[in-house]
Amino acid sequence: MINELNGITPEEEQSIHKARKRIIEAIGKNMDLYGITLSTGLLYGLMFFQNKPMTLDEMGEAMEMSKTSMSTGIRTLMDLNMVNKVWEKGSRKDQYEVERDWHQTFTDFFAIKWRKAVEMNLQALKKSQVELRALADEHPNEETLQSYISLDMEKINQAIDYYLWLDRLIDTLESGEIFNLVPKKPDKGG
Amino acid sequence: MINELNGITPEEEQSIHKARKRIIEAIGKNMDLYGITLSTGLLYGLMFFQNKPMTLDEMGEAMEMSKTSMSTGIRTLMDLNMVNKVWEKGSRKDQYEVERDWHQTFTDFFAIKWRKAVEMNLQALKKSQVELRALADEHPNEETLQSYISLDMEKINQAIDYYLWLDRLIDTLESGEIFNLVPKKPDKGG
DNA sequence: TCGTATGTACAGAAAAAACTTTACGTTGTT
DNA sequence: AACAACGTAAAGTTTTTTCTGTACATACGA
Repeated sequence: MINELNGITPEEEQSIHKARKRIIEAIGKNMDLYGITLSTGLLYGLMFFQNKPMTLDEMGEAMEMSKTSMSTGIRTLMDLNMVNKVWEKGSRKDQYEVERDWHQTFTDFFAIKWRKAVEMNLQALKKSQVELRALADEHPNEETLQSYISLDMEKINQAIDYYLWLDRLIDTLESGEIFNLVPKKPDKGG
Repeated sequence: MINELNGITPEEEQSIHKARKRIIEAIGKNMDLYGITLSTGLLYGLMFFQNKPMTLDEMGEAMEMSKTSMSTGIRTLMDLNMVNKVWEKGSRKDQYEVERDWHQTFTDFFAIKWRKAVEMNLQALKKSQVELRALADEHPNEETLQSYISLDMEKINQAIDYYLWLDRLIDTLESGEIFNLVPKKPDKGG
């Protein structure tokens, strides 16, 4: 573990370290909700408590892992806008720091991952919808076929409605409108 | 693949199968957002197009997988309220069907998984917060220690604020209040 | 009460993912 | 222009996860 805690007693350092570790492990573990592996989650936790940007070498040393792993971990985190690359003058090494605005991180996650899923699913649903509609039109008098298709179509329509709603929810998150609906600071009083 | 499509031509059956398959694969793949494996996602997709509850044996045959795998997959889906067990009279076998209300499925996911993460993280944050506060109180005159602690405390406080917000957002989802804020049916007109 | 069907725990096999080492292309410095 | 440092691609290893087969506990029916 890289140690930037100087000028305090070992016991004090140990106490701080312990307090941090508890948080790092909790956060790291729960980042699987973001599709992030435990190791990368712990890396994120490490960076969270860092007071200045880190290089890949520093991360590797602190995590006791290879620089390559740090590189891939950082890329994962960057793809989710959870860490940012910082341009430090005079250093050839890339420097990274965590995005401190977690509300933003949360909404970005939806804007990135969930949006993509919604789009993919909507596309598949609509394409199949068109195909089934065409199939139904080709055989208007085949009762059995018509009933099968209409069962599937109803399911597809329900799914599309849901994804359109989800798309609007993601709009609300991405635009920040959500913070008008659910304020960052709780409403006072009753 | 279990075939409940009778009374239509093989070509028609093939067309329906193709339309379904596209959707099943899209949905199955994107269910990793729910922490669900591709296989289990495909199982879910299969059940989605089923018009009656399925038994584990039927699933195994349709998926060409062992019944044991179906059992574990179904349990995962049940834990997320994505499928329900149905009590069919006269059959000794358990029967399952997908939850058709996907809005509910979505909000349940947050109420189950995200809520748990929020609680775990808040607990860790608060416990460390207390510890650090105590440490600071023990050594009021150690300037270096105080500055270290106050840096950590600020990060912790920000994190707590975020999780409290997220907790309220999850409240909004779990209670269904979200559907007043972001209606299921889009607002008409401009 | 016994027998049989059913779901799942458990152990092992197969597949997938994570991690490391090595090698290489790129970039910035001398 | 040559060199050195850096980040990452690629290949191989280790670890983890998923999947299967077997065994077992439970519950229902005869």
